Amino acid sequence: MDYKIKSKIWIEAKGEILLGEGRVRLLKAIEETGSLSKAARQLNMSYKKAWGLIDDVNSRAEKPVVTKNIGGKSGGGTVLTDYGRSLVEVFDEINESCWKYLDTQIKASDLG
Amino acid sequence: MDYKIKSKIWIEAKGEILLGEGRVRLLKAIEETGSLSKAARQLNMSYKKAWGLIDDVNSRAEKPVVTKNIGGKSGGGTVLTDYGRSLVEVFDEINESCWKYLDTQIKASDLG
DNA sequence: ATTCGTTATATTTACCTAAACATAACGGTT
DNA sequence: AACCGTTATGTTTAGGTAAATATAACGAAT
Repeated sequence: MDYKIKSKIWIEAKGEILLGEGRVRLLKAIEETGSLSKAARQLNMSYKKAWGLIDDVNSRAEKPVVTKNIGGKSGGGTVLTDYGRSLVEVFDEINESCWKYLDTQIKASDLG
Repeated sequence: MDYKIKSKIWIEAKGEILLGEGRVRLLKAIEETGSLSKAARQLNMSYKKAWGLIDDVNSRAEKPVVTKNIGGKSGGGTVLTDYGRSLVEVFDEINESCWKYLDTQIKASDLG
């Protein structure tokens, strides 16, 4: 049999999405580039969309996930907080462990 | 903390989706009603959409998931095969166990 | 042959969301 | 004061997907 089991996970706060795959990718790009606009370009995403996502994440999380700076020599920038980094890390860990878990489950089933 | 972790799982065959939440709901409604059109109505779904989903599932699965009858006294009907029922059962079991697993994972993390 | 509720399929319409475009505000540097 | 790349936000356009509509085919029963 070559059935495969797939999954998507996300974290909710107050019933609204806080963090999913796409937002995590964006946060990682921000960490890499130090800029929201650069991160958006890197992911082929419009700045407006990226901004909306990050604004959402930041306002929904219990503590700030990124800190932003407007203006200045380099125009400004956006960087992850320690808390933001820990969120990304936890998400990745749980996500990967979920995949592995599901693999064992389908192998143990009739379909495996 | 009241972060909650959510998930969706699906089964793929040859890289294409075979079975997800919506298709499973539809299969259950078919089992209950004995008819694709009745199942669609019950789920507030257009017949066309329901037909497309089931056609997809049936053609992608290794063995038939439903059997259809056109015409006849009652106009015909659609019923699940034993294989179809086992698919639904496995999906539900793995899905529920996945939720439980994720709960333990987030509780064990920094966010729990 | 007619009827009836079903499966099967094409076509057109409506909608909603994402993309594109435009513009303002910011503030260190020069 | 002018500049620059960034953050911030509104408005318009486009595209893709779901919904609505329409119609044909089927076959047992009457």
